[in-house]
Parts: sequence; structure tokens; C-alpha cells
Amino acid sequence: MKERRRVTIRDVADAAGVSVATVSRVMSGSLTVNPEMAERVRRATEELEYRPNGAAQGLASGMHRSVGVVLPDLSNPYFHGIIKATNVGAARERYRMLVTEWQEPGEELGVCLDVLSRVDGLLVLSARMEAESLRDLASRRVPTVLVNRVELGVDLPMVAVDNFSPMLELCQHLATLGHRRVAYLAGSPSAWQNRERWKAVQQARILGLDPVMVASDGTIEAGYEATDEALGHDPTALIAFNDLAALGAIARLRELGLRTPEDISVTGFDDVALARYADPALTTIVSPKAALGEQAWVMLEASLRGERLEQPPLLSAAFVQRASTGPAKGARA
Amino acid sequence: MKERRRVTIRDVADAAGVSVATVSRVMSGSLTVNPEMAERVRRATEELEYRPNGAAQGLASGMHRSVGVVLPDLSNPYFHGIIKATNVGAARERYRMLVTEWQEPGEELGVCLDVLSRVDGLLVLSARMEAESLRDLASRRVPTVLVNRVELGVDLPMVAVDNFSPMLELCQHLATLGHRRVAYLAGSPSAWQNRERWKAVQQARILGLDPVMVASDGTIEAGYEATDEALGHDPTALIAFNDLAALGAIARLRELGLRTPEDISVTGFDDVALARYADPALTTIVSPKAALGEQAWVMLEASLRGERLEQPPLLSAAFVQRASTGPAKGARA
DNA sequence: GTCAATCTAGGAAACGTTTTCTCACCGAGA
DNA sequence: TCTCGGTGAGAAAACGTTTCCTAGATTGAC
Repeated sequence: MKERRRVTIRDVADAAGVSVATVSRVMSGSLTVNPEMAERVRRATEELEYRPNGAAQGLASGMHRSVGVVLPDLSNPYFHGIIKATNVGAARERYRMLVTEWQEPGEELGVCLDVLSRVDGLLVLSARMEAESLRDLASRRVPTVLVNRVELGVDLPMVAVDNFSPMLELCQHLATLGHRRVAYLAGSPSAWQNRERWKAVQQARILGLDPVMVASDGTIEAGYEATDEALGHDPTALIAFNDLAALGAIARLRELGLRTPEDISVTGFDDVALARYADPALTTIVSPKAALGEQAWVMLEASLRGERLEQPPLLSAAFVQRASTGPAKGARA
Repeated sequence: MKERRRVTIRDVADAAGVSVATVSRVMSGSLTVNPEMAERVRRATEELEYRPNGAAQGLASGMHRSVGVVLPDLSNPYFHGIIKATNVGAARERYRMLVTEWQEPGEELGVCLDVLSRVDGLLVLSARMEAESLRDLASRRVPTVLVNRVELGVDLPMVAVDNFSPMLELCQHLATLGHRRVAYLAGSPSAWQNRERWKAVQQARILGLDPVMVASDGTIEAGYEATDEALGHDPTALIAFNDLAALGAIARLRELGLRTPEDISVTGFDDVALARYADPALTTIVSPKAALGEQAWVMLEASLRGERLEQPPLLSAAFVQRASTGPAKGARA
């Protein structure tokens, strides 16, 4: 029942018979310390089960050894793939990740700055954050990396996947199958990725596609709900903003007695884990989540060191055909 | 291009013409301060865009205003429902959540203690952590709450869902449909939830079920892969440890030309978002994720205040029948 | 009108590190 | 032998808060 006091660096120093400065040096792996002394310190550390106080380290060094990740939706599996990879990189250099989910637009900057009181840098995965806020971040010289968002006029490193080309390829695939009238189940209107994808779909007019956009937002539920409106335009294919929306759409189609792809084709984007296991397996675009997450870390790490790496090119994503697309059904109505 | 120095409490104090102590009091909402002064301070705070330094606050007060969440797999949507709810509670009291994912068993305690250098308490969602480590945590008087894990001999508050009863109900449902030979696609062997669910399945012998267990681990991939072995036992139904495994199993069955539920029934557990949208929609058990997350926060918050709430009863989960289960096919072979 | 009790705000001491000085010591070159 | 870089370790000064303690002001009672 005894209330044991926290073990501090002082205790270790006393136990090892050295100064606190020396203990600190040993802990940080400094080489300018007598090996025998270092050994004594290490032993004392073990013995007392000493754990440095993070707050004190943060205060004294001005570094928190952690980075904040700001994302709009923790439940979207697409983000997992990314931050998992980032986490690996971060852990390698003993950095911790502080994941913050939040949705309300407008509040973004406040949240970021708040998080910033305990982190050294920021990874912004949020597509919706206002450019204004980003510029603010940039002007404060906060090490920040933007993920999947290319914002002209914002002076921050960005890493992103090329959305345009693979989406065009996907359209090409649909066109080849004879589709003409297609509905695009949109993502969040302010999201860069949504704009890029829609741009590609529109571009596909030259391939013979006749696209219409239906508002939605990249969740299963939204995909499910937007499907009815999309069907109002009598399309032979549904191009969903992402896999989740595609899955929702397929579920709704099934409910309505429409088969995928016999009656109507559906495509996704991202290739989340489920895409391959769904019925039918989703024709989609394999977004290089791991590479993206890794690259994000590399850029961020450089920013933390005060370096500014050259802007890397967009990562490429690959179109993959599975079972959810097929020949267009003869124009109905 | 000017390198602006961080705004400190000192700057605010000077700007408002008061002492730092007063600024601190205003920031913390203390009432023993002249309203007019408080207003001046607030204005200065705005003006200078002052953000308290988290590390310094942590050091001085001994509180970090954040809690650590330790979980084995970020990509399992089941956890999202839980931590989302916890996060709401935590945010309400201005606590931040530090989510740490890690898998390697053995390392658990080290990770926890490491995380502990910057948090006030811990939420352990990891089913696999050794009881020994938990006892250690308890003996260190670290405010900790165990989620979905009931461990006798560990003196820590726990919140959990009743796995046994609904699983038994699910078995009853299968029995009623005429199933006899069933295969249980197991979760992680050391997980409490897995033991409970398997116990219920075994208990169902008295309902006429004849269960066999197949090793697996609660991911889509694992469910997919364990299916072949399960089929070796010639079951009429597959009882998966959770929805993810069930989805994987269904995908494999489809590949093998077996229809669900006509040829073989499949059940899940958890009711993740996709369960309802899958084809066929999953018969599963609706785990009260939000309630669990909330309750976890309530318990943890009490622990942080040094109080020890009474152990709450297990939360109940509801069996829900959807389309993935049907009458047993006449015993084959 | 004095004195005690109460309340408010400032001064200063923590909090546990890192890091900058500073100093003692050592071997080498003169 | 004396001085001079160079090296390794301790003393002490940050780091930016919170909070305890105390001095002064204000109020109320006599």
C-alpha cells in the first residue's frame, strides 16, 4: 500500500554515484562518457525501473518526440493503411504519433494549434481543412506535411497519390465495355481528391463517356443513400468516389434487385482490405497506402530537422479490374 | 521571414499588466480573480494567440490531461466504435487520447510504461496482454481500465460486453434451423472474448450442436484462410469469432462455389458497419460499442480522480438475424 | 476608529529534464 | 618542467507552467 514516489533522474544519479548530467548523457546515447560509468548508470536505471518524465524532457529540450496526425474519420480503413506505415517510420526514430480525429469544419486550425502544444510536427490527412488555415500553419513555420492534398499557394510539403491518371484509366476500361452514361458518386466537394477524380471522369467525355455527378461523401451509408438518385439518371455504371461508397451502392442495388455487374457496373477507389473480399470483388484503384505513409514520414522528418526536401512527384496508383464491372447493358428506357 | 519566438505566459502577463500567477489562474478558470482583470488577460491571450505549453503544464501540475489507449490492431473497425465514444467523453473533460497500436506480445508492459511517461491513465483494449503485466500495472497504481477482458486476480476496473449469452442465443438460432455440425473459427487463443465465445459454443452441445474449433484470428484474411480447414470437418454452419473473419469466410466459400446460406450458414460477432451491407447481410451479434466506450471513459475518469467505481455489470449484446444463416442443408457425406 | 478576518494578486519555489558552462585532468610538444 | 589543446564530468541555468505562501487591501464587528 505504500505510495511509491516517482523515480527521477536524480535517484538514478545518486544510485550510480554520478551527476544527473551524466545520466542524461547516457540516456541519450552520448558517446562522450566513460563506458564503465555508462554501465553503472544503465544498471541503476534497470534496478530502479527509471522512466524519464516525458513532460520534463519536452520542456527542457523543446522537442516532444511526437507528431500529430489530424484526420477526419478514424473509421475509414483507407487511413489505416497510411498511418500504419507512417507509424513504422516514426517508431524507428522513436517518435510517437498522436492521432486526432475531428470533423467539424471551421474548428480545424484551433484543433491543430491545440495539438501543437505537445507535438513537434503535423501530418494533415484532412481533405476539408481550409486553405487559409494551411497557410496560417505554413506562416507559423510549423513542420507540416499535407497528405493527399495538393494546394497551390500553400507553401508546405505535400505527398499525394495521382488520382487523375488511374481514374482516367478506369473510365477507359468502362468505355471499352461499352458504357456511356455513368454516374459519379462524389466525395466531399471540397476535397482535392474528389476534384481530381471528378476532373478525370469529366475528361473521359473524349472517350465517349457521358458522366453526371451525384452528391455523396465517401462513406458506406452515403454511397447507399446516393444510389437512388444516381439511378434517376439511368446510368449503366456507377463510379464511386471510393470503395466504401461503392460497397454501399452495391448493397442498395442488390436491395433493388439489380445485379452487379450484369445490370449495372460499379467501381471503387483506394482498394481497402475488403474490396477484394466483397461480392462482387470490387474493380477499383490500388492506392499505394504504405508508400504514401512512408513518404509522408520521410518528408515530415526532414521538416522536423529544419530541412526542406524537394517536392516528390505524385505516387502512382494502379487500376485493377475485378468482378464488379462488366459490359454495359443495352441502354435502358 | 522573422523567426517569431514562442509566446509564453510571461508575455501575456506583461501585456495584460498582471502576474503570471494571475494569468495561470484565469486560464484554469479559477473564480478568485477580478472579472475586469480576467477580461484583460483574456484579451491579451487572444491578441498574442497564446497557447500554453503542454509539456510545461504537464511538468508543473503532474497531469498530462491525456490518456493512453493501447490496442492491438488499428484496422479493426470494432475498435473504432469504442474509442470514438471514449474520445467524446474524454474531449468533454478536455482530455486528449493517445492511441498506440502494437502487436508483439511480450513487449506490452514496456510499451505501456513508455506511453505512461506522457499520460495520466491507460485504457487497455488489448486482449492478448499478459495477466502478469496487468497485475504489474495494478500494483503501480496506474489508473487503468480493462476493456473487454475479465481477468480474475487482477485488481483493475474492467468494462466488458457479455459474450457468452448472446453467443448461446446465436447457437440456439442455428440449432433451431437444424444445424448440428458447426465449426468455430476461433479468435486469438489468449483473448478473453475468444474463450467466452468458444465456451458458449461448447455449451450449445446441450442444444444439439456438435462444434469443432478451427484456429484463426479475427481478421478477414485469417477467416478466409481458415475456411478450408473448417470445411474439412464438414459443417453446415461456420461460427466466426467476429464479423471480419465471417466476411473472409464467405468470400472463400463463394470462391469454392458454396452459397451462403443455402449451402452453408455463416455468423459473425460485433456488427461492424459493413456487416449490414455485406452480401449476404451478416447474421451477427450487435455489440454495444458506444456504450462500452462511454462506460470505459467513466471508469477511467474516476480512476484518474483517485476514486474507484464499483465494478459495472457486463453490458449486454443483442443477437440479430440477417441473411447469412438459413436452414441446415441435409447432412452431407 | 481600531482590530481581526477574509479575500485577491504577486513572488517565488517547485516540477524533472537537457544543455551550456566551467573546471580538472591528461598527454604532448617546447 | 611548463604550457597548451583536448577530453570527460559536474554545477547550474534554463524550459514554461502551477501552486504554495505571503503581503496588502478590503470588509465587518466591536
